[in-house]
Amino acid sequence: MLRRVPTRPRSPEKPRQPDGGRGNVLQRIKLCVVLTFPSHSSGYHVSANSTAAFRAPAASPHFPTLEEQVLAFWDQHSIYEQSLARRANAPTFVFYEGPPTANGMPHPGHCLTRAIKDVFPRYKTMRGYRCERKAGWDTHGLPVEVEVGKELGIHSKEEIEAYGVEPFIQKCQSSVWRYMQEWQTLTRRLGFWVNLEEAYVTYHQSYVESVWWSLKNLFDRGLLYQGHKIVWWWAQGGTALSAGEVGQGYREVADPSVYVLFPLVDQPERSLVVWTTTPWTLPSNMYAAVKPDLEYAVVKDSETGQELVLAAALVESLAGKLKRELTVIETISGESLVGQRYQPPFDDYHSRLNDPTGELVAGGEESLYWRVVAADFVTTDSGSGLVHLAPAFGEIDYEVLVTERTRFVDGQRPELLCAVGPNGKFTDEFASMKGVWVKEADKTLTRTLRESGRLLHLEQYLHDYPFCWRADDDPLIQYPRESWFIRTTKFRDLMLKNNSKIGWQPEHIRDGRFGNFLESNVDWALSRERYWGTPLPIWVCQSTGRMEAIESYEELLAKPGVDGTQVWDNAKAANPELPDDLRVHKPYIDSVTYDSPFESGARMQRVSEVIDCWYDSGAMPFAQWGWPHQNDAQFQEQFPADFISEAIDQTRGWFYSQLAISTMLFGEGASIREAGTKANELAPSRDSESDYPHPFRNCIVLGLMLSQWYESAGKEGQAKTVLLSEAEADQAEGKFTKKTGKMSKSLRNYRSPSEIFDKYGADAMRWYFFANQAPWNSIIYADQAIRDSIPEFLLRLWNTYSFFSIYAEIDGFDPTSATDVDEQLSPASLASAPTYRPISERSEIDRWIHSELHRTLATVINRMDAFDNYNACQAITNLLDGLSNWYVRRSRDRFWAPDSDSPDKHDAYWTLYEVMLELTKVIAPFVPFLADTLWQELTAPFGDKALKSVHLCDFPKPDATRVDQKLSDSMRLLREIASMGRSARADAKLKVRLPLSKVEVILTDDSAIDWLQSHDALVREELNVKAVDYTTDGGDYVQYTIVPNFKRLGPKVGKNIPVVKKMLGEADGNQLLTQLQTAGFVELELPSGPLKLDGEDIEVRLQAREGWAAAQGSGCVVVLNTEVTPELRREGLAKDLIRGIQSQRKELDCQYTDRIQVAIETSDAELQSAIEEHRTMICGETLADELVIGTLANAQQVAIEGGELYVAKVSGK
RNA sequence: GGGCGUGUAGCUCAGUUGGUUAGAGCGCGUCGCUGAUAACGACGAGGUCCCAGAUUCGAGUUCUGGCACGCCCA
Repeated sequence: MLRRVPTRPRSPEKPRQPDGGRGNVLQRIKLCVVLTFPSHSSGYHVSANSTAAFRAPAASPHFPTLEEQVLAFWDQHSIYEQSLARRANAPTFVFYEGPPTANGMPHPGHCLTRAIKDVFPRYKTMRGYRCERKAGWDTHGLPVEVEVGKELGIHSKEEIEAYGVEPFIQKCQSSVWRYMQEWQTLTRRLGFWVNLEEAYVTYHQSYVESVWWSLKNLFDRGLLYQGHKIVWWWAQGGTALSAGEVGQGYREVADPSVYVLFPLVDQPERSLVVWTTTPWTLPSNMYAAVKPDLEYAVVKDSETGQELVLAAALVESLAGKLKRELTVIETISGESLVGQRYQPPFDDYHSRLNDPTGELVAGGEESLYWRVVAADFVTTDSGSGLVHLAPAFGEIDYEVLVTERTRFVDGQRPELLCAVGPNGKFTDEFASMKGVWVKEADKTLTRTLRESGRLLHLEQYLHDYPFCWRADDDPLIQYPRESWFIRTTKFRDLMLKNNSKIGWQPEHIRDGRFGNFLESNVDWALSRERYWGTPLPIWVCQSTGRMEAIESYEELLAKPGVDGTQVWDNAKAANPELPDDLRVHKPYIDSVTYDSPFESGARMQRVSEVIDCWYDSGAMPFAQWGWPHQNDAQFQEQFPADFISEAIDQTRGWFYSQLAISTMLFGEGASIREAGTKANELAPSRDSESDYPHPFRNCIVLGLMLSQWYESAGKEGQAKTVLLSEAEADQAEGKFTKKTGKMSKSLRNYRSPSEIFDKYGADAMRWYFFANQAPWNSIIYADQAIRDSIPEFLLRLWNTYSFFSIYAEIDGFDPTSATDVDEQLSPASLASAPTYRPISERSEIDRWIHSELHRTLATVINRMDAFDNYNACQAITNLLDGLSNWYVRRSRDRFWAPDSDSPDKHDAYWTLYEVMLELTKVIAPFVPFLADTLWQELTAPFGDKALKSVHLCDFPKPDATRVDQKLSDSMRLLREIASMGRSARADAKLKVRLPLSKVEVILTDDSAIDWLQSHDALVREELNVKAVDYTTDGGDYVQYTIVPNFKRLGPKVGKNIPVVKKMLGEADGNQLLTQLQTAGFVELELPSGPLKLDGEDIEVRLQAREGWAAAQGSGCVVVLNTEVTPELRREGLAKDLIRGIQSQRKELDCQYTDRIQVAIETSDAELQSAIEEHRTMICGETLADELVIGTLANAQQVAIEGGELYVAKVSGK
């Protein structure tokens, strides 16, 4: 369709004050007819006949469409690859990608992490570093198995085995890529530049072998060992459940709560009162725990005469339960109980083991079992203050056993007593109840205890207890499983040391959450009894039980008598599609056996476990390269990382796994090993001190992502209605309340990222993430919030460009007159244009915006180098505000000036052009799409001379010589004066259209007066006044008050500050000021002696006196002369009239060049004379051919102040 | 129960080493501009800086103790 340019040419005969007519402008105007695409298909109007260097863009661009064009452009010209190639020999900035798992849909949280992961590498690349960005995928683990299980409709391990491990893991392998397409789309659309083609994948053979190498390294150093881990166990299903699964299955049940008597061996009349809610664990009792610093009481049971020991604080409550008196006969400390032996509640282990003793490491002997131990976790919140410990069935209990074991010499340590089998039933160890399911044994057990006189009290107890999420009726039990551990506790101090050197954002992570986590480090439980994971590379001699670790498939194949590889070969032959990577996975790897080096004739077979997939991710710094088996150069160069970022939930995940593995393998930690083990030959030895931190130097820890939505009150029984924007909620029926909280798939309380991209674009989302809050705060992902960043930033910037191009088109500004430009159009090279004058020769406002630009550059670089995107963005926003709301606004007249060849006009263009170019480079890492669009627009006149993309440019460098701090300060003052003036007008109800004769500006000192005076045209125009006076002598208008400069005087005067303040406040401010101005100081008589204060010690404040139309700021008071003379009033009336006529023009749909006729019907003499007096101005401004007092036929009539207005288009023109 | 974090305007958030008028954006109100125009600008109202104590001449900021919310771990 054809239509007129919306960015219309100026009306040719419209004179403008104060410099009169601009008829000559007419000749320069091209009335171009433009062709527009239907809306949203493009951001541009295509000029049919324009030969100008710049074209005016559409007023209101559709950013998503522009972004798609930029994406296509990046692809077409391989911009990302070029950006890397340009830095081929540059120093590195190393980025590690924390691998996401592609078998789940990407969600908004990933947009944030990926945006942050993008902005710093882009920034650093522009700053001259080579930043490779290797993508990665986390592919192993239970979530994958669960996903596949769902698909197959199977749950338990038995079902998986029945289905077949081989087809199962094949399905896992392909399932991993299920949402690949979505991930790729999101990554691309967001503008996250990352090398997806060469991504590392945790199931790939090279990756697995790197992990194997590291595990062998640890194994050989004695750091990998087998032990027990107490897990939540589903006895019926024969499997352990992850924390997440357990969390799903809690519900409230009643369990028995029993108080049992443990008679002391040395004082049989005295019994410990021990409390438990799981009677079935009592046969496996090993210890009773007390808190050493707690007070315990020995009480006499009035009924039985027995002496009972329990926490003093709980005597009363127990007496209440027993409904009888307990007389305290002695109080003792918990400490004194420690070591006391008792008779366990059931005799089976006791009689079979014969109450053994063991030799202590510290010398001497002690009973292995059934004695009181000290434990800090004992409380008096409930129970008796004495806790029954059955380490087989509780994690805390088990830790006590581990500690106990360290007290005894090797070979004489207490064993784990466990009378329950993996099926949840009692074993031979507790023969009397063999085969009974433990949860059904409680009744029988308590009866037995009652019969033996050991049961003091029984009651029911309501609490939350976990059940299997797959089988509701099956309660879980805590149960010990054999497991492989990494001795990370040995590296605790080194990990802390390493951690202390990491640049955490926010800092509190170091000593807070992460530091605390390291402090309480426990050995890493590495193994998983599952199927789809990195197989634990340990082979066991079937005869001797001795083991060795393998670091690669090749090493395995080279073993003597190797057998079993045909299982893989057959599978591959049967199905050539199978990825070779599967051969290092279950079940194929399990079938590979070889001759034992430990005993002739024996065979070596792999242990059955796979490993925790967190280990996979933590091995990424070297495993992504397949190191050490290959790519040594890449690894050495790309280690450690300069920057990583993930959300806070990775504290115990990727942050820890990386730090732990790196600390153990590299640097100082590499030499640590158990006595009698092999040295670590493979790991590169790095200098211990200088190499911390590794494997990452800086880490931004992102906050949680929340959503905000509108929810209907929802009547009972009805589903809640969820709406995502305020507008929708306003329109909908019923009452909606605003909610902020976690994103929930079932509630659908957030928009999918693709919707956001389509509606507002990736830049809007990115800028919102970067510029609205420090990244570690929780970030609200809401439609409205993201949309807001468009007018706040993107559109503002666009409008500034739009302004520039409109004028550039009209004036034919052509930057290619700079013939010696470099490819980045750097400021220095623009100077080759004949019309480009040195900045120092340009007007104040040009120098000012340059100064602001370079101040901003310094800030942005400073902040970004500190990984502080938030404040960097704040600085950019400020600059844009200055550019758009001051520079452009105040320079309009210069762009509009009739002489298109005047140096001042050239200055204006070159200044705006240069600032736009530099600003475009600055925003490139943050909003890469808009930046590239602008870059291409701004550089279009240069064609191939300029770089194709802004992302190939260098980040601008601040030039200190262009920063004029004084000018920046003065301009701030000037803007404040203008603002004060407007405020005073508003207060006095004197609208800006009414000219005033004068304003007086009273300042505290005269330092800025000269400068201000030379710029008073600016103020005059802003405030529509005829004159501005500057003075420090406020006279009648102002009350001066003097306050101490606290920061300076505080340390000097100390306690006397209030006195000084009071004296200064009570003295006559005007007089003090005079004294200060004449003598250079003021003197106060303090009680402690005289005190001389100079100008620096005190601060002069101004207070406008009552009765003046005045407004005050921090350093100035602006007073209006409110006298309105008849002349001024008439000028005001004329301006009002112009405003009225212009509105009517708009009403009439006038083009800017349309001529009109105007008539005013009024009996107001003043208005009539105003019209006569300002006729020329009125007609000029409004393009009126005719202006009469009277009426006009066929014209709209509207009421104006003092009469009626008629406006009609002049036809035929 | 433990650890960590957060609490500042109606909303979303800034606030550097303690310094005396606590800021921004949005929203709201008033006004302006009408040659950046389905834009834009100005001005304004709006605060017990969660509470209580302590340190200090001075606390949104430091310390102690609460309260509320969130996350992680038990």
